[in-house]
Amino acid sequence: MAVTIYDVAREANVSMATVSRVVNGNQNVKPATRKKVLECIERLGYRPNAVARGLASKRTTTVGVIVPDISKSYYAELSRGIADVATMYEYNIILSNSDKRTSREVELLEDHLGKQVDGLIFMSDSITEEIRHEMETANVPIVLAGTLGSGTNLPTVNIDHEQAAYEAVKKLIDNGHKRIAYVSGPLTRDINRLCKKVGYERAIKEAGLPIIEEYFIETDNTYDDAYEQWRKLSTMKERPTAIFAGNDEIAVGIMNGIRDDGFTVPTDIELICFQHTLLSRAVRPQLTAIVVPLYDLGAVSMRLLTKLMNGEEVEQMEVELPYRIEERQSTN
Amino acid sequence: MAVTIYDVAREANVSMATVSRVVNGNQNVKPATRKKVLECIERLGYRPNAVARGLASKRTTTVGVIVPDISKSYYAELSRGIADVATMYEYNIILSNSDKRTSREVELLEDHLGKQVDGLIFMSDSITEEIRHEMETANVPIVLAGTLGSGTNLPTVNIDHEQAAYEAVKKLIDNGHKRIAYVSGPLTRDINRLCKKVGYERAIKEAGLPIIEEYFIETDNTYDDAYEQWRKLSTMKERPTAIFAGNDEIAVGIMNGIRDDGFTVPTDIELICFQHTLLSRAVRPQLTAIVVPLYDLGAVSMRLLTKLMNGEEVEQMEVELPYRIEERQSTN
DNA sequence: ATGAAAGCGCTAACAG
DNA sequence: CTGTTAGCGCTTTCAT
Repeated sequence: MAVTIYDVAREANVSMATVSRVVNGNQNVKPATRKKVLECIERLGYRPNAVARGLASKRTTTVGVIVPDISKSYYAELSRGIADVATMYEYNIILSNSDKRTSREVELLEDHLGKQVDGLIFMSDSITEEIRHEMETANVPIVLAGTLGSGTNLPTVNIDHEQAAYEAVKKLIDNGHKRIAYVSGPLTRDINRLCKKVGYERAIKEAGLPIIEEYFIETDNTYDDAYEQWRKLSTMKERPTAIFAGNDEIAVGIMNGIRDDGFTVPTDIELICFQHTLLSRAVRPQLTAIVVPLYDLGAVSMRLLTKLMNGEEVEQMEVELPYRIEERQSTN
Repeated sequence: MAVTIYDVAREANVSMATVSRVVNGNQNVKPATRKKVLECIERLGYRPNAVARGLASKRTTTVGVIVPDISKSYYAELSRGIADVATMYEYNIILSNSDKRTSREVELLEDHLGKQVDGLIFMSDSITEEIRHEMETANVPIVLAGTLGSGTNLPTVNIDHEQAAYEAVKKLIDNGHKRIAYVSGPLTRDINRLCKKVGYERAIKEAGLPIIEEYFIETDNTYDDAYEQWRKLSTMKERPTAIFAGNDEIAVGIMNGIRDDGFTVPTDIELICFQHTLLSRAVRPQLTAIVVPLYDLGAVSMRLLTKLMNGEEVEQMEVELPYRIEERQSTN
């Protein structure tokens, strides 16, 4: 049996209340008493039981993080931001992978809530009706990190993907391109359908260029699929001269396809993408990219959550972080 | 106030013991009663409080995972393996980053233990005396994942890095190379000092070649540093003709250095490395690499932990997973 | 098959 | 400044 607060109290000849006070840093303890108690704690190797504490205080100092897939560098980076701020505010994190399956997301929400997390950070492609409903039953704050709230009025931290996509494509247009393809991730994802694609089309239209259906390519977001999909573009009579890619993994797949066909980037084809990983900088030529502040997205989300958990007034429930476009070697 | 087991009991006209039984799937409940209880649970929206349950049962169905840095794809991949098996056995995961700082590791161990995790998976560079001591105070099983036990007799899941390094270098030797450099991560890490370097030297010696001090380059394990360090190699009169890199991020840094200097891989210089990320396959030429089964390392660790937590007899406390060398384009 | 009752280890009034 | 006393919500004997 582990040593309990009661053992310490007995050993130190004080009540458990006093022990509790010194453990919790309550000032109402005579220094001498504190010292005595601390000694006993040390001697007995007492380690407060957070579960009992959680039950008694109704705070677990634990927050849930539901993420599509932690093995994806995008979410891993974001999670690190969350974790660092969590540590700063003395919260632990329960981390679960949803694979973006709604049924799993619901399960996890239920699960985390059952574990009495003090708050929750949620990441996904989109908030389905079911999820939204589930979230309403929660009695703790939930913030969406890098995730579209779409209609929910949930607190959110994100960047303006639509505008970022617009600017990226605009840049290609300014470089004189007329035939610009967009190689996207799955359109089932709100972020691709509602943001990146819309930004792309806005830039194209604004420049008075036609929206060409064939210039839109959907991939499953993997390097390998992107590499394959390049075929579609390469065999067109009116081959695009510039490509906007949904992320750098796609961009690298495309770029390798381009080069394996004997073309050169950026001479023959210019390339720009969203940067989610080291890939953008590690490949040659390095990719001109929209740098997404993943770590900050996580950190700010967690910071927002701490405020919400503390019942602090929060002015901005929808935080929009800045991004920047870093010009490298895949554009002129 | 949330609805409790007592509310359900009252509503269903049974005792809380009975409600507890149906919630926990105990068979000693008349089907009719079970049905009635289930209805009330549904109607009231009852959600069992895992904290109270944990306190009463002394099992939290939560395991701790202490990882150096989740944003590193190496650990992210491993963690995903852990998480999937954890889900399978209905455990949640508390995930914390240690940045490999011993003081932080001790803190986290203490912290997780306080949260009453049922078990712990630990990853780091090496187990210091302090950590080992801390681990001894734990009353739950701890397994080391992808981490050298070095003398502790803790359960461990890993690959034979020494042998893998040996085979990689051997391959270079078989390809006729006499001047083979080893570009390593920090030697402060057991895995580099005690495994990879030793394997490298074993292969060199076995081939009757001299161990040349200059051919050993230490980096901080980042792409950027590796890129810089290439200078040291490039300016040597007896420039190496083959390089063994501690991981693919290093390898890519080196490779880009090589190419920016106008040399060609593998024609001028052959390259082989440990594969930790997608990088190996995404760069051109693709890197010949020792494929480390990161996901499996995590999955098997967690599986082992479940056995330990169940008090099952475990025959092998030190599991060694197979690896393979995948020949790609950076070697002939 | 079901209920009563005693904790699990701690916090949080409330007294003094 | 310190002690007493209720719980927190659930599991778990032990009876019945």
